[in-house]
Amino acid sequence: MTQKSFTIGALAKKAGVNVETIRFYQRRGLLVEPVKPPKGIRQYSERDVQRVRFIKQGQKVGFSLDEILELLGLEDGQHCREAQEIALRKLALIRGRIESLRTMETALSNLVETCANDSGRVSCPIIITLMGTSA
Amino acid sequence: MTQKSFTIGALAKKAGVNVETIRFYQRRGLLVEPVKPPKGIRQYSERDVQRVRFIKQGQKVGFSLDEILELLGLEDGQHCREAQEIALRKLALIRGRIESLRTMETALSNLVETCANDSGRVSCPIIITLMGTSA
DNA sequence: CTTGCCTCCGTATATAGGTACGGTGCTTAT
DNA sequence: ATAAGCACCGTACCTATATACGGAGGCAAG
Ligand SMILES: [Zn+2]
Ligand SMILES: [Zn+2]
Ligand SMILES: [Zn+2]
Ligand SMILES: [Zn+2]
Repeated sequence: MTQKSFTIGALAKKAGVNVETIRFYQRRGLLVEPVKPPKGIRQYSERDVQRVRFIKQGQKVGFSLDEILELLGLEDGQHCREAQEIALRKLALIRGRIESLRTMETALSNLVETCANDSGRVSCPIIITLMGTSA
Repeated sequence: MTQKSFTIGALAKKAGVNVETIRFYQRRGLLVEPVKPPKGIRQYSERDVQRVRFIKQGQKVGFSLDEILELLGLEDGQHCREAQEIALRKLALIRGRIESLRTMETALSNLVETCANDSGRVSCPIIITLMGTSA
């Protein structure tokens, strides 16, 4: 088998992250720090590259590092139910965030619209609205 | 005029925030720290309550404290164009966030769906997908 | 007169996800 | 042989928005 091994710098480059990020992931338990041979340098493998990619992929779909840590525990792929649970939990959270952002969007675009339409006013409605005592 | 003045604790209570939050806003320049009379206690007024409410209102529609600081500079309500600019900038940002969350939502719900439908598989597609080298 | 609440002040801690720095020491290229 | 460039290590710093802590001092009620 191609047991290619390389240094932390090469791992970082292959995975497209900063060296410090690798070390940070190790501290967070997302990556295992390879044993350091006496008087030597730690060696990394393609497994590690894959693992970093897993982490980055996970972040892209909205998982936090803690959640990714959970998912990494299911790495053998034999725990469909658990993986699905985590994903569904996250999906709910993301949908919640979208909801709340949409509320903001509506409120804000109403403000902008009022401001734009009411050009005969004395004071800017955006400011006035924010000033309003209605909590 | 009703020049009611009160202490920081009362201000915090009226505005519905923590005392520490008031002090934090002062450090951030969002609230002016009243002059402390020698041997006395700082006094706050309804203006301060209103200002804290302004801040909280602003946060609700998605402004950051820095942006709220900008808006507070327009407090006289005579700078419609500037206020609108800030609001539109923010609106764009919020819409961007919604977009990116929606991308996540799609990706994640595809993962969940694949996982749920493909019940004859050996390994969980969620894990497999995250494992995939496709960055 | 003591207890307890309040202000005031500086500083530390928290989350999330890293990035940066300073110093030591090895290995490789010139 | 020396200098560049990594590896290693611990620690500090960053954004954003607060919250918490510790201690000094004042004022009012019991
Ligand atoms: Zn299982
Ligand atoms: Zn306006
Ligand atoms: Zn103006
Ligand atoms: Zn599955």
